[in-house]
Amino acid sequence: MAQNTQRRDITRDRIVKAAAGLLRDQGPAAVTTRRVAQEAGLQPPALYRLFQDKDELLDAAADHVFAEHVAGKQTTAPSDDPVEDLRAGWNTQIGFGLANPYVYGLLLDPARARDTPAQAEGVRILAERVHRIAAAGRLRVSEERAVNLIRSAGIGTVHTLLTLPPGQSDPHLADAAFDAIARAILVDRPAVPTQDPAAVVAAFRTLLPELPTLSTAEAALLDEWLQR
Amino acid sequence: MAQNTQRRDITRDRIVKAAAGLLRDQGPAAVTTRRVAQEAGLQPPALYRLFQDKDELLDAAADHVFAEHVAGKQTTAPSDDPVEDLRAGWNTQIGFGLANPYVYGLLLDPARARDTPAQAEGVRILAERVHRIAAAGRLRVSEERAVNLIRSAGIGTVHTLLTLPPGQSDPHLADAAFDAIARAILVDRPAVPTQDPAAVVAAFRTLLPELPTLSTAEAALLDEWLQR
DNA sequence: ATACCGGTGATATCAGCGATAACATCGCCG
DNA sequence: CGGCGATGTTATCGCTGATATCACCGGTAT
Repeated sequence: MAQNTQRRDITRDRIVKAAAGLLRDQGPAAVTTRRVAQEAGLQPPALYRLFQDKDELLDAAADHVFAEHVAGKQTTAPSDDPVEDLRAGWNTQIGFGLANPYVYGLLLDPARARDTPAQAEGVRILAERVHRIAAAGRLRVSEERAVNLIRSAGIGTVHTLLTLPPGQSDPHLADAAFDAIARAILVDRPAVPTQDPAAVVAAFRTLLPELPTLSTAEAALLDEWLQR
Repeated sequence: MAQNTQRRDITRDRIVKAAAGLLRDQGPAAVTTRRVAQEAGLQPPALYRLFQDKDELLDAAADHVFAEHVAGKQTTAPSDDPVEDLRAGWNTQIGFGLANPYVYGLLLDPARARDTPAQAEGVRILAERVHRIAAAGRLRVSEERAVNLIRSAGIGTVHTLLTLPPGQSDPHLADAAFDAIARAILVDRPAVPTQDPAAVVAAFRTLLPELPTLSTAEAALLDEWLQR
């Protein structure tokens, strides 16, 4: 009996890995019952002994890819600065999304809103990090809202970076988004210096076209400089 | 010839409306070539005379639904407070996402990242609103970054609200997200006065030597310009 | 007026998909 | 050893998107 479940789990794992490989490399459309079965070395109907339907298989595959990523996050020990830990987690999360667009696309689909184990684990890790910040007395909003804001911002940022990367993508958008969220959920102490040079530059750049003393060519060149 | 194109557009519109209705009410899975053709009163292969493939039809359907929403946004005249206009646009956008989860799910898919006309128009409206804020001297970051941040936050917020609405959803999450973004992209007050461009130029010029992104030669040239 | 012809639509059909039923086989447990 | 549930295979279904081929209709040129 114990050997039965073991065998069952082994073939199930083989199937999931085959499906995960197809999903990661070629997208969800490539994950067909026939191809997965071929890569796993059995006939298509056998999949239905282990999974209710193809959606369950696809969820398991996406969860498998995501789980490997989540496992890597746990290893990094918490530092003495909980906010820096949060930022580190943010960056790895953004990196995962950009590196695995297909998997992220699956997790993005609202119709496919199952909370798989790895996803729940990821949320748990995030909640724990937020809790440590709250324990340090540096949280301005409820932990629940902070978690929701961070998740929303992360998903939206990854989506934006994945969507418009022909070249006009903002390489520091992820940092800017994190700073925005941090400013919103943290108490002001270590925030940004109030005298923000960026604000002055932005204001200057806005009124640039209206300056009478500059030719349009000069203004255009200047605008290009300031875009940096 | 003109009548030909007219006729073509009429049947195309009929097909798109049928597909949009199915998409809005029953989701993308219900949008099959056979059902759309039946509702539009023709045979499935006829669709391929007007659309390259089913993806193009689905895009047109989603765009049709989204276009109706965008059309409603344009009618509202701009008020005297550009930030309030931005907030109003934010709220309608969130509302659309929550009211049309299927369409939003399609627009969410990174693999389906075509920028349809209605979507481009929506971005244009947002960019215009951001520009008015910038013109009022209340923007702290570049207009491009502000637009990207707002779009990211909106998408992420809608996704979060759509994903975890069993009852633990935060009804004020959308407001909190907007406040976070507003705090991040707006100056605390209309700090830099619009009335006095000279003051802005002066402030900018003072700050010029410390800008890291400009070479000393560029800064010198710029300084010379600004001396006028 | 008539013959033509590009564009619109219908018919028939294809390959691939997810899924199920019915049959074969393997391996444990009594 | 005999039985029986679990595992896997074969055959097949209905549905999907898509294409080739033919019929027709209306404007154009002769």
